Amino acid sequence: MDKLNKDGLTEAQFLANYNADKYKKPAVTVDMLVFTIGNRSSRSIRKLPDKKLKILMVKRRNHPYIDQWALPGGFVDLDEGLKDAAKRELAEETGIDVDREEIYMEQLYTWGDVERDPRMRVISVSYISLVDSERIELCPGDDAGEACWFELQNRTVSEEKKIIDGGYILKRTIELKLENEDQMLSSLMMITRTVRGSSKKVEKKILNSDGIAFDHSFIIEYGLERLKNKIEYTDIAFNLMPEYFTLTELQKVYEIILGKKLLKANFRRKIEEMVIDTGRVRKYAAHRPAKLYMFNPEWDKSILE
Amino acid sequence: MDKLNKDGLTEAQFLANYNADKYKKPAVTVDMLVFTIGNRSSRSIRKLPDKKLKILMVKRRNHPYIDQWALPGGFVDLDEGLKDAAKRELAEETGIDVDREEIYMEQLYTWGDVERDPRMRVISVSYISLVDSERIELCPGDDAGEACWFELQNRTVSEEKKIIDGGYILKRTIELKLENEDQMLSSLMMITRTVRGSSKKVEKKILNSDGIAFDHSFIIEYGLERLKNKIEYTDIAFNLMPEYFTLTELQKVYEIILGKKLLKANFRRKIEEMVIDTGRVRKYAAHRPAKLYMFNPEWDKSILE
DNA sequence: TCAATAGTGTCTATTAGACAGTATACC
DNA sequence: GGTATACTGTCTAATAGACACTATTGA
Repeated sequence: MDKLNKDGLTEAQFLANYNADKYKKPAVTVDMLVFTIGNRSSRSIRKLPDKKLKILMVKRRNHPYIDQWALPGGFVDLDEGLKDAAKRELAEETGIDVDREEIYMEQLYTWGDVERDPRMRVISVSYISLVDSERIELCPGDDAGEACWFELQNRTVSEEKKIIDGGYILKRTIELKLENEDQMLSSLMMITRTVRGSSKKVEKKILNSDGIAFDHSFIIEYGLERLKNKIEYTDIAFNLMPEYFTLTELQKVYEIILGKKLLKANFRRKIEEMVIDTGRVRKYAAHRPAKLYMFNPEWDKSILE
Repeated sequence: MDKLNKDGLTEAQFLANYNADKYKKPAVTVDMLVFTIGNRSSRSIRKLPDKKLKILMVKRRNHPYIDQWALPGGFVDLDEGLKDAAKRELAEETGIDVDREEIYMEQLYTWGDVERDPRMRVISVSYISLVDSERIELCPGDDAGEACWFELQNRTVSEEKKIIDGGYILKRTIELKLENEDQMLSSLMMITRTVRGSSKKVEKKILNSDGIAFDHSFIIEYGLERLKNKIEYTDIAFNLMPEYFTLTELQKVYEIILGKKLLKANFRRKIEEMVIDTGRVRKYAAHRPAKLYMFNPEWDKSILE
């Protein structure tokens, strides 16, 4: 175990002499996508409240993108793990404590385009979190000016498919809208997918960004896509729910994320094994009370992260 | 558009004065998992060649982990994208040119444990590539000593599930084996999954590593898992195939990655729409010739990366 | 009574799994 | 003919989608 390298050094000697600053390094940040399902004010006493998918954004107080809105996040310290950094930044900027609240968190993607930050080269590792907004109180710290929930919507504005030799080019324009009582942010993105034979290329471009800092609209869009995918075959949706919930409430959450209506009977069949009947009921208003369920921790599919 | 920050600076002034070296930065590397399906020497003239899943490793020529094997990869330059860095390092260390060969490449995960590199804090962005080994010639450059394919196998050695209050703890021990003509590397890992109510935690530990550098056995294991998942619902498997192939060859690839036998009739039904009959046949030996197919570029499911 | 939601039964279409059979090369 | 692989047909089970029906509350 005392091998020498080509300079005749043992490992201990090598490490003692190692100059960590030999090369210039990029900065590393973490960004957090925090999704929740929020209530919209109810239209009638008899109807159930209207629900919306929301995302947490923080107002930038300095250049670049001053006064625009960004995902909570910041620089990674040398002595903290990536996930820990994301938790710390979230706590600093919004007051949300991932560990105390036992909040779901998953790595999303790492963004490393050379020009994504005008200050310097910045590589950003993004994470997704899902929270039950009822349980979370926002109390933005000094670090960021404000932290706010924004109602989130994305839609395909246009799509064009051109057939080329041995494949095709697909151009899709996607509009992202973030909205709350007094703000409305938006972004237009174009995703170009080139398929020729077995080779594929995806290119993304921001055509227009109104109030959303950096390349964060890409990150949000990507996170939405991931959410849409994973809700179909995992139990992540339950992280958006309170401990006890009705099946109709759960179905609403699925519908909002998937962006389409589901049939009640089929939905119930599908999630049957993921929930446990608690025996209790919730009385909303002038209609039949709904049974309250909770997540079934026995339900499981994989050991994957 | 000439907003001032709290110090009274415009964006241009702020950027001109920005000190990118205010904080210490972690180093950022990329690591490449290059998978292929390789031939094993055939046992009999009449039988089809035996196929194996292989991964590309590079021998370390310096501390730390000198003389052990690592994934191809290295430090990211300030002026190159993450994917570009991965391509460059792969080319330098193994001679494989991702762009020229139109090789499939996908971001896997970003590893950022504080202690994962004894030299300094290193964050590593990992990528998966799938190649047809017939088309690839290895010619390792100066950067790394040797680049070699290793036959890859992973198996669950033991599994233990303990029921706890409101959930369970699952401990799984996984053995990873990398083998070629003159080397045999291995690693024992333990994955502990704690589920309590709706909160889940995963912890990974390397119990024993023989010849595999850094935390690369985690990365390999994670990549294998991803491969196994994605082969079921995407077309990635075709990246492991030559342009023309028989359905039996394709099925073998699926079987190797999934680690189980498939029924021929069902397999063919499943991949029917992903392939095109070329009209040509391949004559192997003393049995019925097989039709040659190619990938159908029309087949598609999503626009996701 | 009825508006509004909660909850169930069942038919059908699609997909996945199992298995048995036929076809075709060359030794 | 025999061996080894190529390819097909069909039965069955499981899953997903559609729709119609019944149940229960308080205004």
